Amino acid sequence: MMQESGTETKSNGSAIQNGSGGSNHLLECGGLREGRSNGETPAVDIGAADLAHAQQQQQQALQVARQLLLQQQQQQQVSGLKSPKRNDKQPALQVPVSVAMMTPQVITPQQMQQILQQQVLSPQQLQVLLQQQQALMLQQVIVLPPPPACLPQNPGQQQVATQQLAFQQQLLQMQQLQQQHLLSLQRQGLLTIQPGQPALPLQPLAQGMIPTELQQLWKEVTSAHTAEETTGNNHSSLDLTTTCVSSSAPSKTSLIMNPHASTNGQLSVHTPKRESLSHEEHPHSHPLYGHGVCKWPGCEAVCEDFQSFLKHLNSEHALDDRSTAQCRVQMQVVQQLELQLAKDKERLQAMMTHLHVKSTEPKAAPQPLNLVSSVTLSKSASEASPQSLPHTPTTPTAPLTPVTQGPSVITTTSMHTVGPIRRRYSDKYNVPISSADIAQNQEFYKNAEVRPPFTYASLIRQAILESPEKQLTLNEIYNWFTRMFAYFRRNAATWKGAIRTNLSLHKCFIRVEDEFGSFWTVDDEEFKRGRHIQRGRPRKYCPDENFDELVAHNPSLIKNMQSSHAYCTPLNAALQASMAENSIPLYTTASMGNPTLGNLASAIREELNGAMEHTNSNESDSSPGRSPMQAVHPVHVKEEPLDPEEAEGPLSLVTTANHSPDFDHDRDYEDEPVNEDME
DNA sequence: CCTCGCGTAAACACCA
DNA sequence: ATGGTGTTTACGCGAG
Repeated sequence: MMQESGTETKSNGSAIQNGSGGSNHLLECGGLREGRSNGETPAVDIGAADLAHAQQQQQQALQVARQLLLQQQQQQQVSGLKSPKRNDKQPALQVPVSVAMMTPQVITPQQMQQILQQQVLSPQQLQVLLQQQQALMLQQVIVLPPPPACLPQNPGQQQVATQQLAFQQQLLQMQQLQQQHLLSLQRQGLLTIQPGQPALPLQPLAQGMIPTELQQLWKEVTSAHTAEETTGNNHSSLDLTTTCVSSSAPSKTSLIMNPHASTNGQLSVHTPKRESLSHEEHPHSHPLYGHGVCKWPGCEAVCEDFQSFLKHLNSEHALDDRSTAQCRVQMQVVQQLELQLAKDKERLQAMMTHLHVKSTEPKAAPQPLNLVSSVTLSKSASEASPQSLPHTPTTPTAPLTPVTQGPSVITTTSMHTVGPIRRRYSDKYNVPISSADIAQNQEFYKNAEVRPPFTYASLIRQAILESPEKQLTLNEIYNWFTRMFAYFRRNAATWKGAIRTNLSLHKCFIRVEDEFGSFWTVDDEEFKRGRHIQRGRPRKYCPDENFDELVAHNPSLIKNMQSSHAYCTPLNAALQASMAENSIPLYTTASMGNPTLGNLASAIREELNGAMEHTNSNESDSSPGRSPMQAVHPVHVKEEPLDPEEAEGPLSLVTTANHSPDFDHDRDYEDEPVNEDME
């Protein structure tokens, strides 16, 4: 019964979380490869499994390497350095756009070799490059069809084994080369690591660095020249490889890192993408120039204007040993920051995971929608419609992640305590919750008995808008509530009554009747206004009084049609806007989805005509068959005093203006020009 | 302190 | 008579 409706097929529930937008691209790009290497080699030879495992690690190393190189390129670029043969335009990459955005630049083998030949590589760089090469070879091996290892007589196995042997030999060579390099560096006193230490030596090296140490390091590195030559085993597939594997978090985080997160201008982390954009859009902005000061690490030279800055940049920070060394240091600094960020991200993730596991229903484990910190979550990633979700501090809309008595969800946007504490949107206007809001928390609220931090009106609206035809009966609204929120599976009388109250009270909810009964639609524009139905004079409810007499003396209690044109038009527009807002392409217009709604305008016009004939009619609109159109589509629109902006046109004659004086006390009627108060 | 929005409860009417 | 639906009001609470 509760699960009857099949309209809930939101797919963005968990796809968004964790910023795993790249996972799809991983499928597109490297998924084939990985699927073959991982998924379809069950219990095969250990070598292949190890390769696959090693591949993951190498991919990470690859990423670090790429970032290092990107940083260097970037620094070179902004420093006026020019790689001898560096292409201004990167070769066209056949990668998904989003991936390309995450990895705006890809190091070509030529570039790699150039960088290597520049002899300014740090041991870390060399190491990661070597690892990159290794990873490349791993990729090549893994790309090969997985050998059915359990078959001893497989003719292809021998070939694969030979290749693996050759590969391992190459690996060995590279490791030796790497170690030689590290040893040479050690001899120069630039590196203090154990020869066999596999991890990047950067971390212990760069940890706790202070500016003075950096300065010292600059001095040291400028005198350190190591003539390392790579074997030059370039591979044409490098571009693709490096691009395809780059979808993990560190890259993303580093790319989105706040450029202003610098300490006294010494550190500046820029995403290549952003930078290129800023360069294109703001020709006079420069990452190394700000507030009239050169931001080259350790420089801080005052430059009057941008031109002088450029001169200064070209003269003082030209391509020389000092500059390149400073680039190196800068890279190390950046990498250290990235490591730190990765650590903190990991810690954050663990914290959130831990807190989330405590949800009432472990199976649900609804990932905290926006758990991905605002730092890492790209706003562009399938963000909700902008109009529906102004993520302003004043409107704690979104995840509105409730933290309650039991289960809890945390977002970076807000950490609220909902539970008994009510949360609401802006008092000024309703901020509609987008489908993404609920959808992202859908699993959570479905299983956790947490009161959703949305108002009833918002939820009702959402329910209606989610429905295929943008209309729901009351019972369907009930069902939506119970289906979507575990919280509303209890105390039905309470919240059902609240729903009914809200439906009646809010202007935005329009009851429409047809021959089969009545259903509710929503006027989204009206919803955003957040107004309530304005009743007649404030009436003290006295059960002892004769209600009928009250009705007789309070015509506002009597529903009638009004403001048809002014009302139905925005209604349809609002419905369409709502649908566009909710990205529901299946139902382009309300009239298409719902013939009744499509006829709403004409029906109301007819109704208006009828009403004009009975200007003073005080009969209830519930009386059927007042007009032929009404008989077909008896549309009941809640009465509302005309607002000035809505009262344009001849429709105002529906309401006659003579209301009782005590309306003046009601703020809602200050601007209301008319309100019918007959007899 | 006041106002306002919201949730809740309740009374009541209407209808099937 | 009963239950569902719809309307209206009162009141408390929290936020601004």
